[in-house]
Amino acid sequence: MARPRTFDEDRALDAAMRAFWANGYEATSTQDLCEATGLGRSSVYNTFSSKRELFRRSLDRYNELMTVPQIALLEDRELPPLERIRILLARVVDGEFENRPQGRSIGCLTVNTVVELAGRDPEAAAVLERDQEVRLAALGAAIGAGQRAGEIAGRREAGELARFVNAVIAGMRVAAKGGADRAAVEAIAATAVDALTP
Amino acid sequence: MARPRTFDEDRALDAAMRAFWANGYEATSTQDLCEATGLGRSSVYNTFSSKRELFRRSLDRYNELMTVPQIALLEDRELPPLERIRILLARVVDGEFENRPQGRSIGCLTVNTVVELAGRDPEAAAVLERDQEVRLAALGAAIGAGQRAGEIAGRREAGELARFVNAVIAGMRVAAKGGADRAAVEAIAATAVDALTP
DNA sequence: CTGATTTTGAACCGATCCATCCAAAACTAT
DNA sequence: ATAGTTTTGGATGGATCGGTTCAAAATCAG
Repeated sequence: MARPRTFDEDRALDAAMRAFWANGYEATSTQDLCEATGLGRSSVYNTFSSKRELFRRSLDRYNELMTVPQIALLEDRELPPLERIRILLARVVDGEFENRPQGRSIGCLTVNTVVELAGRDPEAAAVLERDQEVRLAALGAAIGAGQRAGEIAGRREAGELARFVNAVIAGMRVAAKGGADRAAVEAIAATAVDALTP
Repeated sequence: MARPRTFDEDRALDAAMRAFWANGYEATSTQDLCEATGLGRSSVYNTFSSKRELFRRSLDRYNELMTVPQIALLEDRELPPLERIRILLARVVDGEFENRPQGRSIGCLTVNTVVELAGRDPEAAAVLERDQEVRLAALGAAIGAGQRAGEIAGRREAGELARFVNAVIAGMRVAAKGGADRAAVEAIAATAVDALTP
């Protein structure tokens, strides 16, 4: 066979993802990616083809790391549905207030990318839309279950409330990135939970 | 005296603002700015000093165009406070669903900039934070008035509810940019209003 | 009409952008 | 040990980046 790689592709992908996450697509240069991953240019291009492709894989990787556990939580039948959503929101808060390299949240790669690229990169938009549908479906299912259990207000359709919760999560992330402190973001989450209770 | 300009500085600024608004700071090149404004490079730099400075002025201009009318609405004592907020949210929806150059919303320059730059440009972050404080104050005042009138739920402080409404607005904008249709965004707004009613 | 002053367009600047190329190094299967 | 294959680092590519310079054009006061 041939010379084996001296690096781990998954670790490199994680490092690249973190770089895109912190600085966005445009502001992350290929040089930045080399430094973040510790690879040379040749290795980066040999492994990931292009900056765009590496970003696409970073998005997928992020979804795998973030959306999958969120879905698992939302489908956890051992918890009352409203409690699942409360925990989901608490995790979002935690996420925004840990790992703050420059004293500020780096937000959420999905939200960041919707804002930066959805309007002019149809491929990225499609990936994001698919991920969002999955999340909305899980949210809607949990909310529907909560409604049937009488634990969540029934005056609006589950799908609408799912959209609402999803939007509040995005709003919390924007607020945190804008400098809001932890108590302020927690209050947003708590108010959203209020809105779901009958 | 000397040769007068053949262009209107305010119109040029508006055009530049729109370019930044649609594509973000990094993705808007000085060449793009020349084409958007119709000016030559010399005129742009002679008038606005640098891309950064032009962006700063674009941010100010945007706040002037958007925040000022919103504040005026929130302080309109001829309307019941909750109605002011309902109208505010309706205007946000309208804003997201008109002027869609590529069939998608270009969002809100403030939200876009928080996401793109707040983490690594302290000057931009300061401008955004100041604008947000003004908006939160006006929102909080309207909500407080609504609470005293018994028209808005009093189980949370006005300031917290203001943060909540502000976050929902950001979430609506992200949702619209992510491809949500008008009914979906309106449902988010309606649910937020529900959360405010006693 | 002249002189002073500013705008304007085009050429130009070094730096950086993303990406490619190539030869040397490294490793494995034979 | 050798042949075959892949990785790797460094040099290099054209394009574009934000920004400057400069002379020609344009205007107004005198």
